[in-house]
Amino acid sequence: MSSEKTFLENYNIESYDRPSVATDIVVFTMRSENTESFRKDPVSKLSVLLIERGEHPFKGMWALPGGFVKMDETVEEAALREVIEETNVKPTTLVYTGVFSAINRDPRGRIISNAFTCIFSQEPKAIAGTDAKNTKWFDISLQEQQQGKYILELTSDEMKLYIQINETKSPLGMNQYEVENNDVLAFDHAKIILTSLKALKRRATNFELIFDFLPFEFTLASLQKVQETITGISTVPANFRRKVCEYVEETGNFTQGAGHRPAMLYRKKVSV
Amino acid sequence: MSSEKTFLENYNIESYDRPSVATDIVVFTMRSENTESFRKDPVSKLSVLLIERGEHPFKGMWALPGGFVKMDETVEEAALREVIEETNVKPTTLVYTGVFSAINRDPRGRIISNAFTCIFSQEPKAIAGTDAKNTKWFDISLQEQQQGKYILELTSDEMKLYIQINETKSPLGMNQYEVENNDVLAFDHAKIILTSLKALKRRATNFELIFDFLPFEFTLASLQKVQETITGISTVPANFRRKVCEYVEETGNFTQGAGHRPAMLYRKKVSV
DNA sequence: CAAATAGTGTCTCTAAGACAATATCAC
DNA sequence: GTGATATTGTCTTAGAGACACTATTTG
Repeated sequence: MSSEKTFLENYNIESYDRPSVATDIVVFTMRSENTESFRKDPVSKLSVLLIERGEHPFKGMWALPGGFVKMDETVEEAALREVIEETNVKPTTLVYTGVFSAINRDPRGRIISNAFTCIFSQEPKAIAGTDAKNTKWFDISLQEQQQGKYILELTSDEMKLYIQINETKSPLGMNQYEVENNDVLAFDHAKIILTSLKALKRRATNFELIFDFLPFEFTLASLQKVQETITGISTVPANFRRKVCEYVEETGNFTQGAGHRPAMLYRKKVSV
Repeated sequence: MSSEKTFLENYNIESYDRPSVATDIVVFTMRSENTESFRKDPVSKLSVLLIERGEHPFKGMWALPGGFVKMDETVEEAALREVIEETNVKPTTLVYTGVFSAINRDPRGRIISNAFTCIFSQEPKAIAGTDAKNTKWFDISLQEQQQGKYILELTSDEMKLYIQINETKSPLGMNQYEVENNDVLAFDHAKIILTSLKALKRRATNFELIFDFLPFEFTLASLQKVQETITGISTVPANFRRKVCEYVEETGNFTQGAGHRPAMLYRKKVSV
């Protein structure tokens, strides 16, 4: 009967064939466009950060930021490191999205990806890490044509990508996605983006994550706009205020110089 | 400029140091105890399947079923395979739970676990795969003493395990768990069970996953009992019926021989 | 009949949606 | 003043909780 110590001394994990572990990150922010009138509030859009791949595989195609998990970091740490490498800015929020492990998802070999979603409270100037790479923000919109038939639309200043994705349920009840035109984004990144966006919409409806798109102090109108932009459902300001008041508290500060009545600035309540 | 084909021919994924990938599965079922009176409906409890480890590390301690992900299977397939190996029964449902990748979570080396939750509609006779292993169902209960302070209680016919777990939020908003007494369950399995159970409670409240604990046809009373047992919140039957009717449809069949008025059998509606 | 669960009706209270009305600032 | 957003009030309706009452079966 050997001891645990002896067992571990003789255990060689290298002797087993095993997959590699990577992480991919869906980075969201709100981008606003100034409007014609100085009085009008800017229109904002939900945007996602993509990278034009400078290396094989999928060289020249658009992909999510990401990379391999190193031996001395958790997958969360790897995700955070990759985001900071790409944007040079530390994000507000990092939430877990899911695991993607289809056998042939990566032509380099067996690579399992744990995906994260990351939110920036203000658009960071995305900077390409290596010179061959190009990074760009794409406005994102999702339509469900019929039950389980999704159209993902990614729009930058230079191009517009359409991706059609079908959702089915496995016999054991798990959601499965199939990308109709999988030559638009690299790897299975369309599936990852859809998974992330669906989770974001669900949580935004529930007053989660919407605060992370805004600075520490914000107006209720801007918070409402974030929720409406993400969920695609608009409400009357009076009703939004009634519902949101349990999640926020007044700061006593006000906005200035907006060309209309100043608005109270609020912050997120620490404990709901 | 090399082609993608050439790149892939020269790419050797083996040449990088990398973690191993495992999966652990939280297997739930409802176990019912017969009551004194023939008329009374049985009392049911939420139970989780644990395995007494027959090998190092953590030999002799209780752990979740699980194992390494093989090169030719997805993590979902690995989880399903492990569950079937342990129980000899195919489960009703498999849902994803999360990734656990702390550097030192496994003394054998760097092992990342993707955890799943699995539901059986009726208690399978859990059978130990290898002779040295012992498997057992534990009734599970969770109490939140204060904000973020949890007591997990696992009760079998022979023993009772108490585990105290504290929940904190990381600066980027992710939940982190710390197990106060981590000598009760192997690895970080207490964290995995807590994560799984919290997700189950949340989803059961929302009329998700509760159907998977029952046979294809079921009474509304049994469905209500499942929801109440999981969430710990009881409701009046009349109100439960009003809410649940959008998720179920009548079969036209009835229960028999229960010592009281027969109940209509329902099934889950395919599209909600 | 007694014990137990099945199922229906309805009262109250709260929350959500719609919308009107007033407030305040920059030009 | 005009144009814009901020903020409050209130009417109506839908849903949740509580509870009473009736229905049906088996020993």
